[in-house]
Amino acid sequence: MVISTSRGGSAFLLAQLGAHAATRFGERVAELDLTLPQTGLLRAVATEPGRSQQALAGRLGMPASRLVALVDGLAERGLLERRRNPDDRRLHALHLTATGEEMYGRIAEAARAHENDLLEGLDDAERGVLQSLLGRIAERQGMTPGVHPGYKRA
Amino acid sequence: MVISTSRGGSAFLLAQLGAHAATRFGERVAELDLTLPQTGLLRAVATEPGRSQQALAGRLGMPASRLVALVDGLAERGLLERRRNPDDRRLHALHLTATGEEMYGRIAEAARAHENDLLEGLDDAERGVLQSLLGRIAERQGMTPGVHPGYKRA
DNA sequence: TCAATTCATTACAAAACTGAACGATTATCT
DNA sequence: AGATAATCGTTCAGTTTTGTAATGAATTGA
Repeated sequence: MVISTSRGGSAFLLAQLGAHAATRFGERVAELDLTLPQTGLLRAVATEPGRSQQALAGRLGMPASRLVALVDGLAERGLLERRRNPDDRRLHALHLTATGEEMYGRIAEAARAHENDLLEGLDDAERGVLQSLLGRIAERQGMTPGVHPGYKRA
Repeated sequence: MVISTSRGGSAFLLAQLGAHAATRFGERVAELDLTLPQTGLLRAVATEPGRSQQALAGRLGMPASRLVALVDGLAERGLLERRRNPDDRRLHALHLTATGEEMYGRIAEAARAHENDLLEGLDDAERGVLQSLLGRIAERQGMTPGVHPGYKRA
């Protein structure tokens, strides 16, 4: 019945591998002087520019007070900027700067290298099967695409 | 080339699903009044009884000072106990009590239910394929079987 | 027998997170 | 129009974690 008791079930394996993958990716972006939450924010702003901080906080699942510190750090480094909205001067629309776009390109490259390193040992067909299975689970579990809950912590 | 850009690559999906699985399992053991680190410790003691606290701390990847508080809480509830070793009275060998064994049985049951809930939508053949693929990745990445790094945090 | 090492525990300082409060701006209601 | 309520970003204080170093008991080795 049980295929591999020594390594645990698929659920445990999934959690274990997920934590491992997140840690490894964190090491890669650390070479760009970025933390995991910072990377998640940059990704969110890159895919949906112009959103307010409150909207992003809700989407990333973190309190707005925490997002302020994140934005501060990235804005000081010139990676993203707050733009006042003339229509509603309460909110700050977030956009990537040119430097931020360039940095996002490096992040994407790191993600590709990370993925290739993680899936080493699987051929193309197997990678396709894995992607399909994981995608179906994610959809069934109702997960928000592109948002990593663990990126809430440093 | 890219199969599913909306949900990210397999590595991201893996990290995302892993965090989700860990959170969900945490909710399940919370009904047993257990935190995730406590559950990880109980599992470690159940699979390798009689180890010293220092050995377990190294295995679980947490400082020994942190393990003391964990053991204190579980010992007060009568789930595990410290036994002095006559040969070396410095170290405390950890063992599950009868109550602890019973609790571990409930944890195992929760794990089965959790796994079944997570893999809902996949038939037996697909589950086997997933288990095989994840197991190969875990082995290739040199992961320690049965140890979840994320259980370090509550 | 004395010094050095190991184990468990405690104490302490540093960091992170949360929730509430605050000014500024806008929306709603009469 | 005017007054009140709600929203946005920000700040602040309080609480909770977390890792490092110091302590005491016990063992090992010279």
